[in-house]
Amino acid sequence: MGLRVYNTLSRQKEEFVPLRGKRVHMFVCGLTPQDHAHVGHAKTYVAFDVVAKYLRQKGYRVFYLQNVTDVEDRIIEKMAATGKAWQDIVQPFFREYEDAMAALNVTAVDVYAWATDYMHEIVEQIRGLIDRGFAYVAEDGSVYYDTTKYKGWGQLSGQKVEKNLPGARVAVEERKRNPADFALWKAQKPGEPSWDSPWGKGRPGWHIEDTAITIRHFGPQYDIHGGATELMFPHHEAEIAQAEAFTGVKPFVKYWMHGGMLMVRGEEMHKSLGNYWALKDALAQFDGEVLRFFLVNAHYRSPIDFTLEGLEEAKSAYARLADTIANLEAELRSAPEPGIEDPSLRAAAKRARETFETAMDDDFNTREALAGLFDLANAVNRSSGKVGREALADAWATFDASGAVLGLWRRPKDSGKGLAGDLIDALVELREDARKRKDFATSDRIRDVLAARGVVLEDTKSGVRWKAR
RNA sequence: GCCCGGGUGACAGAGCGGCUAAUGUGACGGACUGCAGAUCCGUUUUAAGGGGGUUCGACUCCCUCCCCGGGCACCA
Repeated sequence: MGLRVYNTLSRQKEEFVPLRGKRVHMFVCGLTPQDHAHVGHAKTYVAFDVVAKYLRQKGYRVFYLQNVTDVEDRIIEKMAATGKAWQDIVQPFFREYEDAMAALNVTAVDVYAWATDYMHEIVEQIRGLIDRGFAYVAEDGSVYYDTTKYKGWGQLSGQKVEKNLPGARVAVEERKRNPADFALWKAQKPGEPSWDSPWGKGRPGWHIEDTAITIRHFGPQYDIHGGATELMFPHHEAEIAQAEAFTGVKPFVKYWMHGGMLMVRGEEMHKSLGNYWALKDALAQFDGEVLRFFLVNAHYRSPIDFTLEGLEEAKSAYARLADTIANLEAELRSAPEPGIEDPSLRAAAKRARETFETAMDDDFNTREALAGLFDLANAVNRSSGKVGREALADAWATFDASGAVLGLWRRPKDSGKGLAGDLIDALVELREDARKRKDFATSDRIRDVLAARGVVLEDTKSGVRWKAR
């Protein structure tokens, strides 16, 4: 059984067959660094990070490209409000985003493509669309795509132009011939950043940068386009219209993948609703691995409700796996070389590997994959102290391989080395002495003192174990 | 109005036309422990929004109604 991917274009799971053998070209709609990155961004980028990592583990050579929108209405609004240059607004937010992605172990992106580095391609595409009769120039020098000229409009989202309510959320611009038309080029208004074009000074519309970027890197066709569902219409629809009209090659993208929205207490997250979670604030409260686990513990197409209770639950669940693996590593170091073979642990590891692959092959079902790993954790804990090295190593390798894809339990645990580790060890020794004397007042006090500093002691049959945090 | 998703235990959330309907969290009880934690065992747990239909058999497929969420033209 091979990999199957849910394709929004066909509304069903399809066998994954890339256009060029083992080579996979993958593009995901990226950030507009006009404000602090939020937890919704984390959901999308973690999801596609897992997709890229799983494809690579399966032997595909993935080129993962993401755009960065550095010219856009909201950036221009901030320029007016703060008097800053657009670069000075965009750069700090992007650096903050990079830090957050590092904390979340989002590492699969090969190239971040900045829109303003693609002005030549953008202008050429717009020129081509005008030449082919798909776009028109308005009096003020703006250029619009004429959606009535493109017969595939609505194929991705199932929308029918006639039945939509134009202006339901955003006012329709008066220069358009049809309400459905969208801007390819926006004529400069006073004070706005601008670039030269055959139609006068201006800047690109929202949708054109993505096709400019992907056509330069990938050519007229590529394998996977990802993004959150909210971008399906009109943004992705517009990309298809632009690219297929410009290149004449169909389909522009073979597999369209859309991730579910992140909700906050059952509602869409919005600054105006007062439920906005900046990623840096979430990461100040929760470890990056816990947040990543929280996101990966749901299917990427499902919406997730972001709540403190949900995060706390994820923290407990993640600790179960992370602790099991840490204990497994400790046991592996002390386990007898020949050891006792345990067929049941071997079988459990094999089952977890099979479940992992079957689940991930089924449209990247990380939730199901994790269920298999919880089963393995249970088997590991049950066999604790009774199994030899080989079976333990087998279980460990299973966690290691799946963790590489999910991006979890990758962080090296505190090695216990260094001054702090030595001091903790010394305190643990003192406590053991006190316990031997049955001086539990002292031993409990040492435990409390360490606990107050985030060091948890656990008495086990094989001695005292401690862990930070 | 139109286009998409979704409704499963106390909560979160999977799979499957038939098997004890996963997994996690919580709560409670037991084992272990000086106590605690971690872990294990057990209980909560004979959980599928309403109504029709197809089928030998429906949580799963179809229709319909209700409810929730997203999109409808510059939102990851």
